[in-house]
Amino acid sequence: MKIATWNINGVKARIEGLLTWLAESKPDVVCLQEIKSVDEGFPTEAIEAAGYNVAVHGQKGFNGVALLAKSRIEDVVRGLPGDPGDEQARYIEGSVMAGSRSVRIGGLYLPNGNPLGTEKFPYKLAWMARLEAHARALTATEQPFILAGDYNVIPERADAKIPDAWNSDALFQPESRAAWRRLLALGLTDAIRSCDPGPGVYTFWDYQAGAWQKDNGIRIDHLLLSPQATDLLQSAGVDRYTRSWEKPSDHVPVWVELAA
DNA sequence: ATGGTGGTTCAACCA
Repeated sequence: MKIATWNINGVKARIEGLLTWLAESKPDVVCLQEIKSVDEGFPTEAIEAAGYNVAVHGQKGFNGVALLAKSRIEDVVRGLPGDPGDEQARYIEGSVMAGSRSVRIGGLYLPNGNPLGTEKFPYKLAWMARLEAHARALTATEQPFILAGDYNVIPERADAKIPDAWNSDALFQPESRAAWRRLLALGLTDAIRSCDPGPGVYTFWDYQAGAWQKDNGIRIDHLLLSPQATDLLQSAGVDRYTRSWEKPSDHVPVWVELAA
């Protein structure tokens, strides 16, 4: 069973590429971020025609997340628990069947947090604290689960081509990285890191300054697996070839393959 | 590089 995450940076601009990638990569489950669409504007019919069920948590203009799955998507929760006043559409969760077992999938678009010195950075850290609390609650269920998405966190120096260029960026602040490590300390596994520990694995290249041509990338899109999901982990990878497409997203798909 | 590019909505915001 293949589970993928992709920040597509606008579903209207990316629907053709998304359908091409679905046909080629054949994921069973996809977590999409930055759809930048309200629910009614999401291309549900085209994606259903490609063989997927759809659950959307949209927002006008910014943010927005969605789950796609070949199986039914059950018990959908929209919005990250812990702050009913948070209006930003950054989290969607649902259960899918992997063979005979149910897997809980959380798709997330973690706040960017830039620029430092504004209210955006404490919002990011507060959101990460809510994610940690929710991950702890999911762990207690002992159901296999995956938290997949654009974390907007560079975990280690090896996850950036030029790590020092990110020293003043919210994605690489000590507080952001410490919050990431607290997620790992719950017993979650960074699937890409565990399957390919070497440097040079990136998931995002800025549109600006020829970042892709220079391979000036960072690894910020992650799949964190619960202990019960890690037991099923067979492989993980990054579909970097989509970054060379015309009109690409600045992020590329990241995926794991689970047994059964 | 206090710039650079791109998406969405429609002059400004976000990344």
